[in-house]
Amino acid sequence: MPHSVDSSGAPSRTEAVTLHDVAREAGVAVSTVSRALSNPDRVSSRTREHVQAVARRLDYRPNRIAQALPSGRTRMLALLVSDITNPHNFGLIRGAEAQARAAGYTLVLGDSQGSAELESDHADRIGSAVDGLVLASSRLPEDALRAVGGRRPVVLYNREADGFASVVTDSDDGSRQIVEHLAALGHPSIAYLGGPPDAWSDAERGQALERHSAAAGIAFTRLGPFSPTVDHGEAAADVGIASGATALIAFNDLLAIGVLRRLEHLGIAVPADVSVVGYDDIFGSDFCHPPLTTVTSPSEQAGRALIDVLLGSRHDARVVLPTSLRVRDSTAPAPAHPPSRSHRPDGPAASRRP
Amino acid sequence: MPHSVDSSGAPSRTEAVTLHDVAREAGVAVSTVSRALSNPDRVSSRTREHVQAVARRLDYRPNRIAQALPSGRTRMLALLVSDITNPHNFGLIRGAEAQARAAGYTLVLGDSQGSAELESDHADRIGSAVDGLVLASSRLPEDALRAVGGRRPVVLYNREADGFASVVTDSDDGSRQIVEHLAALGHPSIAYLGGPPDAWSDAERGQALERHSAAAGIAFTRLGPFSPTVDHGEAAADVGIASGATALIAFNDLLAIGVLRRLEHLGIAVPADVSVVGYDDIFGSDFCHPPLTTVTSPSEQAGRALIDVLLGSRHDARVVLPTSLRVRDSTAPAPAHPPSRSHRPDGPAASRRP
DNA sequence: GTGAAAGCGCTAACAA
DNA sequence: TTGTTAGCGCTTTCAC
Repeated sequence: MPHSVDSSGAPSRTEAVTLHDVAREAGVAVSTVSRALSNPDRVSSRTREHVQAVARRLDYRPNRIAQALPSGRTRMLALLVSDITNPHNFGLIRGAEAQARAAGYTLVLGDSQGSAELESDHADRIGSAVDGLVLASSRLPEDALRAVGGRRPVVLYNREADGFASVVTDSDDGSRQIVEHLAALGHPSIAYLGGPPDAWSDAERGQALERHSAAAGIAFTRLGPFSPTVDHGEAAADVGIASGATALIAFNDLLAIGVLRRLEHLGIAVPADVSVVGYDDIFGSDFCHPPLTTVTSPSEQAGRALIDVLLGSRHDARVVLPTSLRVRDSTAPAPAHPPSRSHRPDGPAASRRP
Repeated sequence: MPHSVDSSGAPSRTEAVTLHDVAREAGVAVSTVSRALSNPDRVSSRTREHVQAVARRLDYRPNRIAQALPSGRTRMLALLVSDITNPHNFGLIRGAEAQARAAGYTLVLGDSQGSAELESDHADRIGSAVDGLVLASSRLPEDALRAVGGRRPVVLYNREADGFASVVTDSDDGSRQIVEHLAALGHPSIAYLGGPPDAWSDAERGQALERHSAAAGIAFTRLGPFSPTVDHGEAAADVGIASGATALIAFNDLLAIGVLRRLEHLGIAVPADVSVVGYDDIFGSDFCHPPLTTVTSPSEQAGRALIDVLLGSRHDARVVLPTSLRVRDSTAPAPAHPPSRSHRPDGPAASRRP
């Protein structure tokens, strides 16, 4: 049973100490207190120390809201991710957070759950409370993007749009590495299991894959779209296998892990019967079964770059970060015969957990 | 090459439209505009529609900062997690976000990266910009907790403190289920691989495990502390094996997955040689190798409950959510002989990927 | 170097 | 129903 000091049961909510309180207590004007606290070298050292001592004694904390009104700056930055449950964002968040903190800013996060509507809503609501925002993997149509960009500085991650600064990972090169890897393994055909149609990187990845496949003389099929979650990997796997391709490339690792799970369930061996590749190298890609061959990108570095660009007001910046293929156990030489599903479309061809 | 409408290359940052602009344009007083927009039934329908039309035409967006100053309310809520890279928080975030949105609030997230100092800093900075905050798995000492609680409404998740509302998952019952499961499998001894000493749930879990072990006549050892990350699971595994226990219970799944990885590397079979159990049932626990036996908790429901309590000002609320053991493949009957490391302490006893 | 005073954009009495 | 006005807590000229 909680016990507490007042009848409410909660720590007593005390009235906030304001600049006026400090001023009165210190016997100076509020403007002097303001200066002593924010522009210490514009007051005499005697006054400065006295005021600071009083402020400390009273446990004064500036009201960020009130500070922000006249100055127009909150020293808060927002990072809106399209899906907080995608581990790919971990590095991004950590990198952005570190860089923001280093510059004296507080980073707040928002999750738009894969919905453009939620994203726009969030940007609207949080936008007027921060000094700038980074939109990661934004699904916003260009006009909506322009609407939020018209109010605050904005930087895009893995998305490009006219007039917007952006930081992107090199999808084209990552895709090239996938195709060359598969070509070297003798794969005659690949299928791309596409992601959300409104995701910029889906188009990028699909097009790059198609282009490099053509160059390598590999048959290319684009399937989907599929929601980029583990659960939707099941449907993606089925469609991929039905396509007869010997290698399946998923829009991202979440989808790829779901594909792996479904294939295991169907008794289709990876990589013996079919190879599987993803993008992002997320948490889990190294310990799923089999460990996934995937395209790694420096997401923490991306997070830092995003904040740099945002604070540097380099509104025309376009940073491209290198990617590299991490080969694990989900890719191998092409099978002699393309894989096919068992004749019982909905039942397992092997026990779920062998 | 980005092309844009003005020389800056960015979407032109337009001066924000204020209430005054709308008022002037509509030929009414600012207070009328304010009412027409926020208290629509306190103006005549003619005025309301006229004002709203003008506001829409001018693309007016209220300045949340300015709104917040007189009213003292920002309609924003903060959720501070101790580690955004722990997938256990996914459900929590989604649940809290949904409930906050339903109540007309915007949820902002903060990550304190396992550091009490960062947490306190974040709470301080963001605290004055939100109407309340939930501290998830807070590592803050009680006095620091009381300091932030003295300013804003606060609700705790998986942490309890005098005078604070809290939502916790039933560690005691989850721990009981683990011990009974292991007892049924004939395990004579278990080792708890402890988490951060400043984590409330570490103490809870450890104590519950010890109590239930005693009741079941099982030898109990507490080891650690270990940082709750996959990487630190390696050290934890070594210490766990050295203890001679036949079952290893990790503070959480992150640590457990790291333990699994290390044991595979050492050539110690799970669950044949040793059983492993975690807490949280995170993303990855179902597809790691072997799939992990772990304690599931309703984190999405927890997220919703936290917001309910926060907005309901039920400052004395103490919600306990049920947990249940999800048995997968990392637990089995106790081995005839306790496991031991290979005689080459630092080398693999088997190939890394058999 | 310090103080007085005018806002920042909005809300909420209070008047009319 | 609508307008006038006084702040919310702070920053920032502008005098002194």
